[in-house]
Amino acid sequence: MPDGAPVSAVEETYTISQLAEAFELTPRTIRYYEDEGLLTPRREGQQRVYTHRDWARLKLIMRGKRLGFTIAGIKDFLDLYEVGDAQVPQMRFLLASARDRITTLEQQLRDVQQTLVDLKEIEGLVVDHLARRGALDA
Amino acid sequence: MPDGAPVSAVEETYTISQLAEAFELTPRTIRYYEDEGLLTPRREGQQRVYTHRDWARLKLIMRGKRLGFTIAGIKDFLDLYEVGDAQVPQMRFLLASARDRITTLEQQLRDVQQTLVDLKEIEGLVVDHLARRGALDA
DNA sequence: CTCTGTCTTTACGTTTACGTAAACGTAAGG
DNA sequence: CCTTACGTTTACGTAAACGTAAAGACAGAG
Repeated sequence: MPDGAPVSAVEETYTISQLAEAFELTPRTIRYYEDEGLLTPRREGQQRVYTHRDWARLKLIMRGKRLGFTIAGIKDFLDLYEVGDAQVPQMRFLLASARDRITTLEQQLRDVQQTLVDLKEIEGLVVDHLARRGALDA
Repeated sequence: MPDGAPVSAVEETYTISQLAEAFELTPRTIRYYEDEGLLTPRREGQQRVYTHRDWARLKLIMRGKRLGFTIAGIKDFLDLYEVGDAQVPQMRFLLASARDRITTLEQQLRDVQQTLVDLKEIEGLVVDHLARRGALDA
């Protein structure tokens, strides 16, 4: 179960169901991500062959999903990681996208922190309330 | 534009379109939230009358949406804020819900922070790249 | 060769979170 | 009284993100 870079010289590959199991997705979902342009596995015959690069992309996809991004939003986001071979106008665009995304993430950071404060206060209240009734066991 | 507690003794109220404009939603959306049990305005004739309590709930709803929660998830979340009049079994349940939510929020916090690190690094790379080409203006 | 397992494509179904249109009630203004 | 503005309900429409058959390709085991 590789989580980082590949170890051997022979490029390690995965089938669709291996990826599916590793990320707790269905093959259907992974094909859907391909339809939406998030993944572009090469083919061997008609079968899809995934590499560690797809593995890394899927990790980013899952993170994006946990953050509530849409699939289209995640696609734009993935493009930011592929900035190496871009021309200047494209780079300007990517820069603007990255900065927009940073702005919303900073808002989201504040939201998460405030919600955590709220919930922990509520947790304290409830624990306290249950304690006063001697009902804090189990 | 009240943002905190009401000032006068006479309970300040709002129409549906006032709320809609304040939160940049449509009346349709606000009625939908009512259908889903997130809001329960009182009626005057057949018209809905909203108070500062609904205002506060809407603020929580919007925050939940920015965090990518589903409407059902936000409903459960709102219930946590109404913990005052609960019985012991219900309290146990709410406590468990709160703790679950805290767990996922802490994951989300890590995700946001990591993504911000990534994006700021990308931003740096792009800025650098544009600078080397003397293409950093405008 | 047949069976089994895993892959493939095609395509219709489903849920969520609203949008949109139709048709009507009601109070205020001219 | 008529219009305008804002509210109401009912109900069908829609985009996103998959789920779920259906039907076939293909490799290896027996």
